[in-house]
Amino acid sequence: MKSTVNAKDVAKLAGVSQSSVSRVFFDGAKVTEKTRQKVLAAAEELGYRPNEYARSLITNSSKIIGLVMKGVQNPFYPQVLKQFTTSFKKHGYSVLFVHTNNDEIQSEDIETLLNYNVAGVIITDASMSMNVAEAFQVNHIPLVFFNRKLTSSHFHSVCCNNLNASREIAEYLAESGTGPMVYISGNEDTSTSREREQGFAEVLAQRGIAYKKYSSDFSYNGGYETAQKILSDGAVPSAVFAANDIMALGVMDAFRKQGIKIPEQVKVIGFDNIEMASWPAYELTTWEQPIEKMVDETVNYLLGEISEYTGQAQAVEVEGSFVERKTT
Amino acid sequence: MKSTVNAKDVAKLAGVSQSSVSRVFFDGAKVTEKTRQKVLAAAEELGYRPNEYARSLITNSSKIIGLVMKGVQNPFYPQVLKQFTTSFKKHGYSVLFVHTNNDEIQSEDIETLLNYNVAGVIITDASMSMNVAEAFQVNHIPLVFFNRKLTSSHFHSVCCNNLNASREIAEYLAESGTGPMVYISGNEDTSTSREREQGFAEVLAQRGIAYKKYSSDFSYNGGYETAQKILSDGAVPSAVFAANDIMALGVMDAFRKQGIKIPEQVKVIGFDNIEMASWPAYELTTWEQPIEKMVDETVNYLLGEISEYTGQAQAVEVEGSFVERKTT
DNA sequence: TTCTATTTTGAATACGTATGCAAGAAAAAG
DNA sequence: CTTTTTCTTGCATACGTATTCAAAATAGAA
Repeated sequence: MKSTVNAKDVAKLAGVSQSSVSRVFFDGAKVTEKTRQKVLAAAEELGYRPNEYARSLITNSSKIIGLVMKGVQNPFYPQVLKQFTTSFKKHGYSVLFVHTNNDEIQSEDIETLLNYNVAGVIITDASMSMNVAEAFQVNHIPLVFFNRKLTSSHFHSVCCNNLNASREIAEYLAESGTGPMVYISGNEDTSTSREREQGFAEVLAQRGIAYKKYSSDFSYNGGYETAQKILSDGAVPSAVFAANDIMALGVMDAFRKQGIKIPEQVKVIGFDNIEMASWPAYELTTWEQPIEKMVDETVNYLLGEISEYTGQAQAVEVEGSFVERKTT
Repeated sequence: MKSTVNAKDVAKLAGVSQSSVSRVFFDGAKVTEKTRQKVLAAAEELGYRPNEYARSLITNSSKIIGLVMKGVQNPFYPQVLKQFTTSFKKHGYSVLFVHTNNDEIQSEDIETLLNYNVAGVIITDASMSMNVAEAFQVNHIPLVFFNRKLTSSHFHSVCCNNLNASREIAEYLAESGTGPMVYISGNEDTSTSREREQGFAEVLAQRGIAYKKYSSDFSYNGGYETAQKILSDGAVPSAVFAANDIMALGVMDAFRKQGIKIPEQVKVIGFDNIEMASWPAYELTTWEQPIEKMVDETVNYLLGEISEYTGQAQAVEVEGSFVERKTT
């Protein structure tokens, strides 16, 4: 016995046609103020609410944004999720949350998004094969890679300016020491990981400073274990730049466990500026990703493409900022 | 130009009726193996996918679960979110994520859930006024409070057995010391906070041990500031029991900043067993909430009520377990 | 007031699917 | 082979809304 009060019921009570009821609840349709009042009164009395499914069926569009996410362990992403949902809510859109375990999005998940004919898709963290991404293009569903880029850049992406960021980080480190350094990458196939290394490497090469690269996985444990490996490999580096904060925290804990002083013996820098980076236990120097700006950029692009599909794609880069704390 | 291949197209290609196509894709309908193959082949060729909105419209039901969440800052909840989405995915349901800022859920958010005629609703963290909750009952939409209880228990809830847990914690602490202790509550109006205090207080009273209660807000900063207040109030307590882990971490950092040794001078215990509790920087003794069991319990209840609505509500309690680390 | 231009309304239809019903096909029984 | 029973299929309809088109109402001009 679901409450099944529909537009026709309201129409009858208000003494108008179903069409008029529809027009009252559809933004951008013309109705006299008088009928609007009558309809709203009747709707209120009956507790009427337009059926979203009937709407989507007839308009062949939806008010749902698909948000695909992998790394909920990394506090950066819940933050992103929160921003997106609140921002989209303001614009009348709801968020269908899709969690994927694998790096590459499952076709099963894509099916879901297509079944619901989502108005737009955001992919954070995870990656996606070309032909799958094309399925969205074919259906004119706008798609944004958030904090990731696909190698072939036929797709829209919104990232922090990783190159600039890692250059600045390298220059900052180079000023206070020239000993060999370490870069800890996340999963190697991610654009963020590559770009952050690239800028870092560039500057260090210019300055004639050596660095060694360790491969990890963007997780706390990954950082922790990598730090252990660094130590067992030989001398303590002058600085460690981890591709994200949560790895940096792992690195710090591992170093400290061995009695190594930060920043006296080794400087540590992360990336993201997650909340925990500011905790007294860590006070991590890092690079702040401007989540709000990135989210705004993404939302605006999606809303634009939703209202009029152009298919134009661009790699948007937002500037972040250096946050100096006590690990450097 | 959305790909608008529908059941009729498939039917034509397969040489059957639209009804047969529908039957093939509708679980529980009878079709000959021969026609099933014909239909599947045609569907594959055309890239057919049933329109979820048309389905929901005709069946007056949906495959969407509404998940309402407030505290994405607390790592416990992203974990919960992940478990729910993966579990529901297995059962063919998708998750509509709703983020609410206020403690009490906005009627605006409820509207969203009702508009999408969600199959079920899960409310974590946040609270909800009675008459709003009743809106779901009226519409026969099953509702679960996860890790929360409403005072009037006409509603289903799934929690960890907070009373037993806090009793055990109190007994554990009582065995190794009888000095005055501290309980740090989260937001006072939450059932979790109250229950955890209740069990704790009960046992300490039996043993004749005093404790003082501080009121906080389930956040890291809240824990940090409360610890500062504790210190400025006088002597260091023999133990601090924080109503969740993230506050406990804040407490630890604040104590350490003042040079207070944990556990030598003061023991600290949290609740939840979030990932960070096991990090070497903290090694927090805590109580593990069995997320998986709690999620399973919730999912099973919801699926049951979805297939056949009974409206029966119950306060389900799942047993957790003590996790001893190095802060006690 | 009368005629024209404009705006608002209602009737009818379409969206893509599930399902009751009757007819047809197949299987089982005789 | 005929009759009865069971299964499968197709036809037609309904779900609740947006939208086209013509009719009606209103506003504006003369």
